[in-house]
Amino acid sequence: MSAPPAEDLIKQWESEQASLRKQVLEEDTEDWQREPDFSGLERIGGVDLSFIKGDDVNACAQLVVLSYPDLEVLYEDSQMVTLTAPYIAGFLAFRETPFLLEALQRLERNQPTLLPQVVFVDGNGLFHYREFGLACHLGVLSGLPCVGVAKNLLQVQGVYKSEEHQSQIASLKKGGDSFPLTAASGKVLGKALRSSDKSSKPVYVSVGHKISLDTAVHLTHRCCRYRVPEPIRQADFHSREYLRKNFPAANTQIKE
DNA sequence: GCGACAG
DNA sequence: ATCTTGTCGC
Repeated sequence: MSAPPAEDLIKQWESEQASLRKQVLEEDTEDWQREPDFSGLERIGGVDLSFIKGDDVNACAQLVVLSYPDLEVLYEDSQMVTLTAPYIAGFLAFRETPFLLEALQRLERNQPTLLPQVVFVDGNGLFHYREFGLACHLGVLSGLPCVGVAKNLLQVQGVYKSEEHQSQIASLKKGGDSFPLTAASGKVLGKALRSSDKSSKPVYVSVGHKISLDTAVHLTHRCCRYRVPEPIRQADFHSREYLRKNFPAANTQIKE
């Protein structure tokens, strides 16, 4: 019946990414980004989507805003949404961005003074097949500075999970240590960061929008109490909590 | 055909 | 993303 991942749709998405890609700002554009201890930075956002096990259509879209540097939750918004686009590596933004944008718009409408000055996104920014991952997409469409943080390495543009890569990871000795993720072209697309002394597995940081890579990496480190930066960790926690509370038995399968 | 595949 | 408890270690 219906054709698989429509080749036409993919082409359309690629062209849309190429177009929006031109609007990404890869440098620091905010005053606080240049201050010693990010003086002037007070609010950081975190977004995420959580799903119920056997359901990849209904999800909880989450936005949280934390204070900086204390990282206390100032705002929290959970909203059930119905996804339309499928998950296809390289096109995650077409599946999630609409709902994350809506959450930011709800906040702007209801409590504009709480709008975050930078948003942490669960996924990549420029570290992407076409240098336009979810963090760039949300950044350009929202106009807000965004940082992409992926928990797993996307093998892209010549960056592989090679033994060389593994040894580089082994060379990260303490929280804050990092090494560049360099494309075949020579451009540094992101950095692998050991986010805390305790976690040996790094996170992959890349520019989303309106922030430089070095600032993004430094800020990410400042936001880590554990491996995953607090804004994303809290967004993940609250969205899962929402699903637990509103869809209890959705977890207990009944076998005959 | 085989491996890759952010969330 | 989600399936899943205990367990070894600091």
